[in-house]
Amino acid sequence: MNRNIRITIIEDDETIRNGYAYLIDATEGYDVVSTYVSFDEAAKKIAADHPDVILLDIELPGVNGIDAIPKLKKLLPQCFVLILTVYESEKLIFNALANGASGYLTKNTPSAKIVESIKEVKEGGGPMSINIAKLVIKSFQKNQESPLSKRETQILELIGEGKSRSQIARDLFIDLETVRSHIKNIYIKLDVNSRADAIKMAKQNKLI
Amino acid sequence: MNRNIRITIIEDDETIRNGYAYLIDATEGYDVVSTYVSFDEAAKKIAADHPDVILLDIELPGVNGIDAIPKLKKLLPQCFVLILTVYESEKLIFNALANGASGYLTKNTPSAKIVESIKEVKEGGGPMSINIAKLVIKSFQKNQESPLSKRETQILELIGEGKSRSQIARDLFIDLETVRSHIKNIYIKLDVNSRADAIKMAKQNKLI
DNA sequence: TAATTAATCACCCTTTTAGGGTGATTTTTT
DNA sequence: AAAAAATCACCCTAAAAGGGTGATTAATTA
Repeated sequence: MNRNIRITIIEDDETIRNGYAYLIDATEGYDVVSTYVSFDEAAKKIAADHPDVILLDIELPGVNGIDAIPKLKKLLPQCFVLILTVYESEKLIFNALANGASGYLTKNTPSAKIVESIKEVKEGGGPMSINIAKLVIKSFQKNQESPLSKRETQILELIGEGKSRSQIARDLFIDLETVRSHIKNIYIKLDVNSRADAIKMAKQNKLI
Repeated sequence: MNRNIRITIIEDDETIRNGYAYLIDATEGYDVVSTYVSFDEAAKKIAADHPDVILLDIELPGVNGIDAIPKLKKLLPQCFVLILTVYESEKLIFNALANGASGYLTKNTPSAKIVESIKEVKEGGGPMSINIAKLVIKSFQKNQESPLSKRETQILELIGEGKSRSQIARDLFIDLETVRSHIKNIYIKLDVNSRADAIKMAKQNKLI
């Protein structure tokens, strides 16, 4: 039989912390095994709590939530970290995920949804608030009205992979001079004059 | 007052197509305005349907769903495309999103959830099945046990941006020779001997 | 504390690459 | 028919890349 899901909450606001703790602990199948007000507090004892899921706030005193993630994952490699915050900035989201967070919920999420997300993350899912999902999806979407032609985009992608002109020529079965010609046109269209600037421009405008 | 959400379904399997059409159309606030068996079929008439949301299958006869997305967006720039498919391959998901899809659901999604997702996408959300969300989140996560040091990772990132040794040296306020030294160590650790191979390795192993 | 790793810099060397200029030809697409 | 895209050619110079073989000084970890 499945044992209860063990949860630790790291959140500095007492009201929110106790509110979530009460709500989640009251739910069948969920145990809130510990709560902490900061990462520094948590670091000392959390390993002994062996939680399955950590609910982590971002705006914490001392070490912030984002930086806490890799440290927590080091202490508890099997544990899932679920971010629960008011922030919806793209940078924070991507940094949190890059650092090993398994999900990202905003605090306006209904508590039933939070409880559900804890289970999802435990079962290997990746819960996100819909507004977060929107940002994530947007980050994948390329600019549909690129000034570059197909071939130019293709070549710019290869430049983004660090390939030289001659490598690109070999990859595309075209002449080195043709590649040069395309790159020149790319530079004119993007108004740049180096690979680095072209890549920067391309990423800014989501051309690649 | 809000008018009903207009939906078009493009799906080649008759049973599935009619099933979804019936289910969604029966829901208060949702109108299925048209259904098509392929993009080629749809292309002729879909503009006149002016749907708000298109439910799109990937495995279609003729033009596949992925390639159909940009064409549909061109015909109906304001319209949202929601992918509904059995495929869960990373490549397909990312290509679909890159091509302009606003959400990605797998066909095992309960119909109530599909109906809800249509509304979400209409309201600017980004619905995803939880298994899809997991893949998407995983794609953001970096390898926590990189063989590279912090500085090496930092330099590899700049190489990934197409920067030259001297540019990197300027960016980091260190000597050109120090950059060289780091790059040499990166090459040794990754067992490569060119920028392109280093970037490839780094991306494969999610080091950057 | 001793040993290892990380980060810094130096100078040897050759080949490749990048970027600018200025063309042309042939497909495609509009 | 005109415009855009894709192809190739040859001029040029400076910069960059990659390999080798060192050393010194922090940090960090065993």
